Amino acid sequence: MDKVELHDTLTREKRELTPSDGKQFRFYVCGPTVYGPAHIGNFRTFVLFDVFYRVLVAAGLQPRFARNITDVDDKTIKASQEQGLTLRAFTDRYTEKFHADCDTLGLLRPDAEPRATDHIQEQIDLIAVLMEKGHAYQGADGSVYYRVASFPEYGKLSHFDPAALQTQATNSAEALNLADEYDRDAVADFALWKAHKPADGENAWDSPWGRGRPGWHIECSAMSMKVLGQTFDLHGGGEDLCFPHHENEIAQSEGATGKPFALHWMHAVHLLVEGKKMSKSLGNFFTLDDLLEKGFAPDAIRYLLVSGHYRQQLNFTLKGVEGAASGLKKLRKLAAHLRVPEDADRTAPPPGSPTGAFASAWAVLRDDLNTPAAIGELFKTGSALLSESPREEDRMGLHKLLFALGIPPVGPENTTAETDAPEAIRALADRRWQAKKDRDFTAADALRAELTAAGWQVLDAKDGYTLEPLAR
RNA sequence: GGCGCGGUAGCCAAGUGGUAAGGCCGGGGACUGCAAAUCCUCUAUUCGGCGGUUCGAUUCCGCCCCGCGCCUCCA
Repeated sequence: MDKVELHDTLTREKRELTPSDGKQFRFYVCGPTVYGPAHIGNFRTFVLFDVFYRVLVAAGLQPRFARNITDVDDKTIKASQEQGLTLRAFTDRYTEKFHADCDTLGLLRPDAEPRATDHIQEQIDLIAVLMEKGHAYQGADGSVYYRVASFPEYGKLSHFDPAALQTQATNSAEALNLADEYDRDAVADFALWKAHKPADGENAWDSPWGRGRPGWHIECSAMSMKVLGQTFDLHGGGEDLCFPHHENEIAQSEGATGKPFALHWMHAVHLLVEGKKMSKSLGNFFTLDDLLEKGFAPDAIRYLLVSGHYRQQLNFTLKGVEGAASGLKKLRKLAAHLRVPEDADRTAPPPGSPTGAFASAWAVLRDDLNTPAAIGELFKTGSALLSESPREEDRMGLHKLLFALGIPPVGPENTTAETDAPEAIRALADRRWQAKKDRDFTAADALRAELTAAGWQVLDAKDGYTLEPLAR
């Protein structure tokens, strides 16, 4: 078992990861809310946790990985109604889309993928325990709320002072004005069970507190504990989830069980697109399909997402994806030279296998998941190996790294789309080929210029040529 | 205001108290009639600014400037 260290949001220290049950390393990642196709920012998070999972596998920590699907909330309900679909039919559609996108980006499937609406009873049971223990109460509106004041450790993850949170909230003019209308005892209290509203339509379930639906945070507490146990090794998600979502999960779970919930917390920092926070109005809001339509290869997109450290903002740019494709090509040459198996990105070499010249890359990857440093090491050691005859230990080492990063050692055979050139272009190209065969290079060059002007590039081979549309 | 992160070559991005990884782009060269591809090679006396600690700081401390995140349901 190789040592893996990771920064912990809770303690703000780097800590070694070990399975607390001595067998499997159990971890949970907050998955997508399936109300539409996920965007590239979502995928940064999911790709990073995929790499994390892979590193654990390759290190021999035998991970058990759970990632949920959130299929009930304001957005899913609203969008399903707008499309005239049941919540289930609607969320099924985008769950499938999410799976397809994950496959495209080479993500390994989690060991468990619980859905919120499949675990309503577990959530109700958990809320009932919180009611019994005095951590929850039913408000005047019929909704059930968590009493934050009942959990003294509230704020320990995000390092917020609960008192300050209260003060702050009540200090805002809006909160003051509305204070009397609150159904909660304190503004920091959050909903565990939401009483049915007309806007929810059919999307309601029976509970001891009347019809309604679960609050957002409770699903992750209920499902993670069901799938992984009351105490498990690590919980992760995007940085935005640290507060309040994860803080609330801790309050709910530890309030109910009296035991530690997740032992280690990991948060992935959001990316920037073209230097700005993604937003539809800025036109830098990309789904995976948007990028594929622009002609970018999925593995280049993945490579770029992995080329930044997970605790560092990453600036995702279109130019960057192009550059990523160039870098990938080099790595693949190295993989071919070392005869790494073609499925190296999908099949892990045995844990403990030799890493040879790639030991340093493997080491930095296990040191707080330093993917950019690992890629750097890959190139550094790799270029030296290119001129030597391949060694088995290096082959194993590169295999391990490519698996951990999820980089396929072989690219798609036809990276450039098979675009058929129009007849007129073909004719021009044929004339140029003839001119070239006649060694009339002046005419050949003139024809090449014409083709270039028309947006086509001629690539010569020994006994023929191919036409490619010029890049964007 | 509270908590936190960052400012390293044209771009992306590691890193260390001991004198700046790597990738992309670009330049030069080889090869090719040209182009593409490929190969070789070059590109930060310097790490936002100013002080301090130190034999020595990009790395530690202080202040300042700039950018960013979270502060109630956005990965």
